[in-house]
Amino acid sequence: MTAAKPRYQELKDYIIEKISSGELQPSDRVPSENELVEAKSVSRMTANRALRELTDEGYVERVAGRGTFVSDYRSRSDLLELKSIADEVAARGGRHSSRVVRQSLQHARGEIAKALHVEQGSDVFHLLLVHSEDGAPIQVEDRYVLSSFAPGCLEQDFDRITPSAYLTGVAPFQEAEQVVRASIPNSAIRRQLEMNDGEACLVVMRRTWSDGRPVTFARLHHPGSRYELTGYYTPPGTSRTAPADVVQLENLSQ
Amino acid sequence: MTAAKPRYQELKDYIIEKISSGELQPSDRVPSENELVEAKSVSRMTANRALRELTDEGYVERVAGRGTFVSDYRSRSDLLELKSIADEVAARGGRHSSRVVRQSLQHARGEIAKALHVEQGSDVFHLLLVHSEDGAPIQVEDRYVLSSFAPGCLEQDFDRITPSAYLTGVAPFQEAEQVVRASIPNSAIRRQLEMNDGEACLVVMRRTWSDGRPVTFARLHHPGSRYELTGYYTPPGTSRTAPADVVQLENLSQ
DNA sequence: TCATCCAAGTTGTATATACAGGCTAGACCA
DNA sequence: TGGTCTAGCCTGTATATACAACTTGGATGA
Repeated sequence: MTAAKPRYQELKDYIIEKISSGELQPSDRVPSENELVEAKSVSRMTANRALRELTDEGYVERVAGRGTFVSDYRSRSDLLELKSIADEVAARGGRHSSRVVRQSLQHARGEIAKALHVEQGSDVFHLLLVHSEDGAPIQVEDRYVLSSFAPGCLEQDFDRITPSAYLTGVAPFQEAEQVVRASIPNSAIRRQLEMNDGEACLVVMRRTWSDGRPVTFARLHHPGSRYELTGYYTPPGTSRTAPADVVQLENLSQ
Repeated sequence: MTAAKPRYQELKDYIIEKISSGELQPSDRVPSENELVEAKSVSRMTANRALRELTDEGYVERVAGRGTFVSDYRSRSDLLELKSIADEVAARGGRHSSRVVRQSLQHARGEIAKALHVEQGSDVFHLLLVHSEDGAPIQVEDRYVLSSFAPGCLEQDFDRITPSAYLTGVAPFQEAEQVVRASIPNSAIRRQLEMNDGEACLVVMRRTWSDGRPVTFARLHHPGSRYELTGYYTPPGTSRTAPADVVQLENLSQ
């Protein structure tokens, strides 16, 4: 059952566990190679490989002569990173707030049941929230959650913690699909987002997997005039250095 | 000047060169670790590291007992991969066609000059194309190209080869920024895309860098009802196995 | 002829060792 | 006091060696 893990992988898991449990905070010092050699009875090359791969994967940063340190989560991947809307707003220096419109148990209808791989009519949690930045609504989050995945979903205070943050806490997600499209939203969403007539809406549909099954599905509606998705891409094998001067492309939209 | 490269990096460059020059085609066999040991006078561990990193970066695939093989480019990254619209259409089994609306040299106005890092009024190429899938317009490509980057831009027949494919041939791009937003397009674009009133438009603004400078900037307009961007995400350190059953999320849009 | 087995080549991992170079705290000296 | 220097720790790389597991083709035998 338990596939024999390579020792470098055990070491990686050991460090990742310390990071994701919060025992090691960003910029904290990670055990050095030699410390791992003593503590875990491995050779230095094995410890080196573990730490080197964690570096490639963005978990830690290494400085020759000083040591290895937990990297700041925010600096990881800017590309389609599935960060919560709250972090996104905070990163811009804005003030995030959210309002819960609906938080209920309901029967999964056709499309939702299909997306979550449950029988028609099964119980799923339904969350509907409006997120705002400095008071202006910026996202309507229409989310369905597998009830068996997060049984405490109805008791959560989602004014305080975003569903995304809560769900990530229940279990780390492993895979996500995302579809982005533009549409003209219906009047309910239009009203929630305080949108003008003739304004378009950027819709992100996101389904998240954990432990091999889909656990949550969300439609995220954003007002076209106040929201955009940014991405940054480098082909495999090239350095990840961002261009020194990144012009704000937003100014270029017509 | 020439920073002393690590030997594993020299090996990687050596293999990458063989791949990008076409000497090694997808699914071709790459020299084994032991062959590299002999040919390049390195230790097997060094050859192993080079090939292992090329695996992580998607260049090659390795099978214990068989060997190392150049991986098929198309299987690399499905996430925000900057594939050309023609490939995208072809992958769906559709028939791609395009019509050149404008192909001219013109003076860079404010925003364009800023995006391409050139003086106001400098000459840049301007391309305007309409791409169609099975006869239905699916993208308006409004592109500006640094004239010094691709001097032959006006002579190209862009009905035959897409600007994206042509430019990639001139020099491989190295970095790209991309901003996605929803908007209601102006009437000209509306007409080109044969869009209904009240239909939204997904706009991708993409700036591509080569050799440290921006070389082309494009606005790609897509009709909201006929186009979507898909993405797939796995956090660092987890396997890249796609969920076995990927429901078409498109059906879920409202 | 057909099935089986095995040797050789390949990748995957692990270890011990070595040297180079970066960084820092504390010793040392003027 | 203030500057300099160095010992010690750290990462980065490179090598030689070893064993395990997988794959394939050819030898072997029924």
